[in-house]
Amino acid sequence: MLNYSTSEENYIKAIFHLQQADGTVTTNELAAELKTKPASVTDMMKKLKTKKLVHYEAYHGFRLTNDGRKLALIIIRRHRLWEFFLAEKLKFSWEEVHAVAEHLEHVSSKKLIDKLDEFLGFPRFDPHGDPIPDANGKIETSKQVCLQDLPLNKTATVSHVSDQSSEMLELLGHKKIGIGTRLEVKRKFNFDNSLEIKIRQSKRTPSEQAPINVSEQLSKNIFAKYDE
Amino acid sequence: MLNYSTSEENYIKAIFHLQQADGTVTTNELAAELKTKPASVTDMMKKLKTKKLVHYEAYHGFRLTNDGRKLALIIIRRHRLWEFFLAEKLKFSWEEVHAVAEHLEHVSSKKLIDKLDEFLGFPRFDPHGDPIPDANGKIETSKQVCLQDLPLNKTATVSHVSDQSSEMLELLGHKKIGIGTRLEVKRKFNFDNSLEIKIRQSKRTPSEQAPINVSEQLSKNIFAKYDE
DNA sequence: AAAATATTTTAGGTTTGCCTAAAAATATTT
DNA sequence: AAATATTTTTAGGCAAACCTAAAATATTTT
Repeated sequence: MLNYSTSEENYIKAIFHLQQADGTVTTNELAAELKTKPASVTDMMKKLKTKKLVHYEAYHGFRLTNDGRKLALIIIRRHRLWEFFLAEKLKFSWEEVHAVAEHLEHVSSKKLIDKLDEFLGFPRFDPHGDPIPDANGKIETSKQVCLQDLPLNKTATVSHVSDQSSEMLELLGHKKIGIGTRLEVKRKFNFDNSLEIKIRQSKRTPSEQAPINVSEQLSKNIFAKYDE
Repeated sequence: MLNYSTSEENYIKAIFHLQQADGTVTTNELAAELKTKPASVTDMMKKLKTKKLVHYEAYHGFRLTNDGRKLALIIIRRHRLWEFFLAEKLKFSWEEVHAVAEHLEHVSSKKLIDKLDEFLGFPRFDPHGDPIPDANGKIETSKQVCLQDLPLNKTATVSHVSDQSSEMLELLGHKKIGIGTRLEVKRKFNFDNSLEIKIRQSKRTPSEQAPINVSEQLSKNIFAKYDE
């Protein structure tokens, strides 16, 4: 397998994430995501096209080829395994792991990553609740749904939080919501799209929980998966 | 603390190692060590001089400043801790750790390295027997001596092997010599400078060991420290 | 559908780190 | 100490990855 620069890898990863939502990705979107300028994106897209990692026609956006997708999954696998390592073994906090993993993910030894995976006991989710692709690039797909989209009275488990500002974490901490929290949406108020949710303690609950109110802004940043 | 490029870090590390032996380092030496061209070395020396990491006057070689030395020790610390991690936790073999650590050493989070150090139990030597600088840059100095220079009948512990070609490792394996082996030089033959050594089993030895012959070439690549 | 606006690409420039070839400085021989 | 050889530096270029400003294309509004 060929070797790619840190920059190329960052582009591939960003396109992967953006096209989850969009289908095809635009120059401006990608420039914003990578905090770079549109002209730089165009430069790189030409390069990635000659390397057959993206489909790209001038003025018509781009999406990953099969090879591009494979590469993205390799990088995401590295990133999430390092995040797991940092949190689990080195006791980094949830918020700290991402920045360090951004650097570690570009060390490209396959053997390193596979041995790390084994050392960690083949974890299936990173500390943010995102699934870790396996050595063949297979990734758990059970789709996450934003709290806004959960049907009423269906219990689900919080699996992802997009915004990770300290303000957000403060609020989540206060409401006692985190990755793995099981909850149900009880009511939805159309006036401001706020939700009333109930947290389901995993162990038997000593006292019944009071319902919690979640604003639209907050709910849009919390994702959950349906329980089986 | 400032941030340095991978290239700058590699130069600093190489100068550190070369000046252990030489005192001051020359352009050609460094170019050979880094597999680059003398002209590139001159370019970089100018840059490192403006960053106050090396003392450098055109045509007169260079050596690290205090800041350069500090930086070198940080990089060596990273490198050796990762080597220890790879060997001890991920079960990489002795020969494999170096190449991977060459990449990991450039991830520059101080917190990462200090937490890794703690996770590993503050190891004092890497898998090659080289000492690991502590978080303050202190490094064990108890000087290593090449087998040729060991006095007769003084037991010492093998602490370093310079050449790590597969041929060398094959020979060492055969003679059952490795890092940590305790031994004594019994005789020295002036004709070809070969040595007759005796290996001291650490546990009680079932049968007395036969003395082993070591050629001059081999002995020059094996370093040991006197036992206390 | 033409005009106005927004997006994307091109053209040309910068920095980093490398290169080759030629010039300058130093070291070694004779 | 002059001639020769070696080492080091300078000069000028190249590729990667970024940038700004201007031109080309697409989209939206009127």
